[in-house]
Amino acid sequence: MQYWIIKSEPETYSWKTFVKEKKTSWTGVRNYEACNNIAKMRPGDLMFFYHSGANPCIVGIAKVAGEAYPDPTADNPRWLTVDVQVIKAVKVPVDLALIKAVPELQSIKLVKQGRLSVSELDKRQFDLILTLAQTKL
DNA sequence: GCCAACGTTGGC
DNA sequence: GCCAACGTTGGC
Repeated sequence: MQYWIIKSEPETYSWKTFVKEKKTSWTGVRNYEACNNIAKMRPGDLMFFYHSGANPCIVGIAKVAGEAYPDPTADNPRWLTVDVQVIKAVKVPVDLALIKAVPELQSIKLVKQGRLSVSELDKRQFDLILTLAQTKL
């Protein structure tokens, strides 16, 4: 089991839209490192859904719903996409400021490499964020 | 709106 | 293959 953070600007694709659709294909990743992460995803992996922009915070939990496959919106088949499915919203959104304030989370890519759209967490970090979100799976 | 961080492009 | 210039992202 692996853990991830995927992010989106709410103006582009919001958590609200995701909840309405229940499942979506995470297309449009055009960054090598992010794409590598998608390639490593396995069905059942868990992830946080993060909103960038005016109010940057983690808003929900989702899971990987299948294997990665070539992104049909890309002109090169090396770019991958994966299907992700809503699990639930977090009880309390976790602000980026709060994440940055927690020593155990200061090393995560979300903080260190803000522009990476798909990043990895270990179980400890995932559980810690769940706690901050006052949410149980 | 500004700026830092990072990726990409293109000249050499 | 290096590096400067430029574009994009995203926090503040």
